[in-house]
Amino acid sequence: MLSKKTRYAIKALVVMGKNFGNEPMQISRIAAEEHIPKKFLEQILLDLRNAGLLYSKKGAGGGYSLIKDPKEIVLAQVLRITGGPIALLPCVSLNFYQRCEECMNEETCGIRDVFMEVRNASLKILTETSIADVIERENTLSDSKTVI
Amino acid sequence: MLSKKTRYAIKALVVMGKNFGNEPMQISRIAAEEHIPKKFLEQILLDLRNAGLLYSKKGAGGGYSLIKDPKEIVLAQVLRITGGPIALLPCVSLNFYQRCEECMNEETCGIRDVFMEVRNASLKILTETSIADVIERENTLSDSKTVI
DNA sequence: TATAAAGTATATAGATTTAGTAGTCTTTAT
DNA sequence: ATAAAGACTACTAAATCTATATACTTTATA
Repeated sequence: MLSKKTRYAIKALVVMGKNFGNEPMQISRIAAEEHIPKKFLEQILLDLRNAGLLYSKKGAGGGYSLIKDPKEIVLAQVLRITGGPIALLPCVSLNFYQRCEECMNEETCGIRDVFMEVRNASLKILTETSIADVIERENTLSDSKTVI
Repeated sequence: MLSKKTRYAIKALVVMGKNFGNEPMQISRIAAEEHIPKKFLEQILLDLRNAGLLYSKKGAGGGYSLIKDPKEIVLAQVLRITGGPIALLPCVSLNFYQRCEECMNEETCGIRDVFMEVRNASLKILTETSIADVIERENTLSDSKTVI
């Protein structure tokens, strides 16, 4: 399961994605709109900023905005920044690899082999889906709900 | 990430799968072979037994064995029994569904839509892969390592 | 039939992680 | 000068996970 941190991060990026091109958004506004604890969101946005995803402006009239086009920000990257694991086993993770202590031979481990496949399948979707795609899906879903 | 509980469960089932058709195996033997804390494994095997995957025999000469053919036991089922989540979001889980508190409209949520896709991809592999398949993969990997 | 081997069941402790809060500092517009 | 806003660090509370402990039941067999 993704942590709340990761979920909040994606939510915030989607909101800022919708706002792309306009004035920066204040943390408090995002927090209120998305029902995210403000202080928690503060930390998360800081991480996203330090990872190069966000531009921030201090002082009165300041706030956050995307530094890149929403099309360029891919979910896999967000998960990695916020520490949300993509792989289901540490021995299969590309960015957070760790050997399984109990495992005798990693190279011939059948379990590992299966979960590498699972990781590849998930990763494919997550690297192909951008914040812009998420917004587009939202629009498509809303439209299909509103029957004309 | 899968919990150790889930990992140990799969490992134990694979060992018992290799032993399928023979005498039941003692917990202590499985624990020793797979480097799993015995008392912890005890609880796990009990869960697998109560879920109908294992046959157990008490008393001297007792132990555990698979109640079904290893081909019939699929990884998705094991994850579910041991509480290992397949979905990355609770609102997308088939067996452990929970509404996302911060979410305003689940039906039009683009994030949810993406992670449903991820779940479907993972689930497909995990319902198509049995304990027997894991064992077979192990053999294939071992063979390809041993160059003749 | 006593004993040891083995599973059953529940409780609990310890460690780790997650989620959230608090407080102080820095920058900037007005 | 002041207020608005982000930056940074520290801390706490709760939840979860991993593991251990203890007591009980069943069964083979000497």
